[in-house]
Amino acid sequence: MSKSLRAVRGMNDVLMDATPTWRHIEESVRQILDSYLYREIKLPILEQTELYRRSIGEVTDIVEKEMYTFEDRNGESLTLRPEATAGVVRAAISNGLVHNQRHKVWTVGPMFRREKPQKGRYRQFHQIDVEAIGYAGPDVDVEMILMSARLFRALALPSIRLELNTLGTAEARHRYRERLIDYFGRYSNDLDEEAARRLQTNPLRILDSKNPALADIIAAAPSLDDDLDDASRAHFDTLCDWVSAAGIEFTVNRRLVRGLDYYSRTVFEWITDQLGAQGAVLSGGRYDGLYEQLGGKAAPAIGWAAGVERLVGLYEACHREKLAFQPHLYIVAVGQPALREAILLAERLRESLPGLNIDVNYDGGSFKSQLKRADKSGAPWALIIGDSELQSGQFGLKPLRNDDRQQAYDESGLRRVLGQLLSDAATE
RNA sequence: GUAGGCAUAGCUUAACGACAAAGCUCCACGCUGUGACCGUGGCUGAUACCGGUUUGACUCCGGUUGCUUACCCCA
Repeated sequence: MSKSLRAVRGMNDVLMDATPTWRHIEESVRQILDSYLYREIKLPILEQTELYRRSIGEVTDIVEKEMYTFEDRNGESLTLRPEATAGVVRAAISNGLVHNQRHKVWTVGPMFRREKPQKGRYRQFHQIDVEAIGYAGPDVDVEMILMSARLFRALALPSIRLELNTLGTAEARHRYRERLIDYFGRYSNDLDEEAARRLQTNPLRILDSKNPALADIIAAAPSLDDDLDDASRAHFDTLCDWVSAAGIEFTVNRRLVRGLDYYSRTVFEWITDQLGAQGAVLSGGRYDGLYEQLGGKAAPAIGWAAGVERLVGLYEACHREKLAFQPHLYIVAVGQPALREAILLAERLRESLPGLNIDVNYDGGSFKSQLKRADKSGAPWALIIGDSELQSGQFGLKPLRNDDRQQAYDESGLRRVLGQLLSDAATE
């Protein structure tokens, strides 16, 4: 095996066995987002580095040490997108979508962060990203949460829970930040290295620390509640009330902060314990100040992102049966003239029955070995073409899931039976 | 960046310091025409790499690389 040819660390090949699950998830997402009238957009995976520095925040882990940044041939600094929201905001500003307009959009694709790979965390990973631009909420906040709950229901993923919090306005957060610096500063001798560094840069992040030695100090830390403005409080109360009314269970987690600096007011996170240490499957929040911060017209907005690899992992953890891509019909052709007819017949069937997936055996071999392959293909039916079928024009259709022998149909009979099969499969 | 575990055939795993094995997959055959189960046969490896100890190393020791899990952070 060649040593020089291998995939880049943390960047995975998603092979044939896995793609049916990916497709199922993507199709479920598409269907649900359609039902809420969110429109798909497609954005570049490269942006100017400046965009991420200004949106995510200079002192976040992402910007400090995780971005794939390089110089273009003309000297411009470019970065592979580490998340989607900044790109959506940039696109909305670039295309004038925030001038007396509101938009609900979504996009999906690869993101890149140079972290140490582990279960559920890769250097190239995929996110589904949904954004409501120009909506002040809290009604749309509720909608965001309900649609994500709907997604988990559609995919039958029960082992997941919702946490909510509010971060208040930027001003409230600023006041709170000052109080935290004051509070944690009094314990500066007890803080670990990480916390001490964050004390100056991003004290809210200290609340995220899992160091048991700090647990008591963190537990007694001041709460954002005291700095919360009335409008944010009302916003959050309505949100909680409406989400409850919709029958969605959640817990309020005052420590839920999110790792990107642009969030304000609503933040939420769907968490599972099925994926090792990487529990966050889908999370999001409101970012009312970001448009202005990036030089656009001020616009309230909220969004969420889901990790596709994590959804896939959770799906596999929750479902015993593996999804597979199988043909509806497998054609067994004995002999060269039969193969010719098989190819032509398959074309006619695909033409008249869109959605019918037909596998034709091109490998030759004895009748028996072909039938074996037909069985292994997973197809419910085998179509048998040999000399006698060519002469009679009657094709042999054999069920593969029981011992029944083949039945003879002419081509129109075949179309009828296969059409029935297709509609049965669709209602399953 | 820090720490642990792992590395043998396409896959999963055996082999006390002395023959490199098995199962699965794949292919063929079992009277060119009724499959799955079954039977018989076949294909497949510098035991990750480099060095050391030893009469002898897949096995012990050192290093390298890779993978993986966890800390951290996050989707």
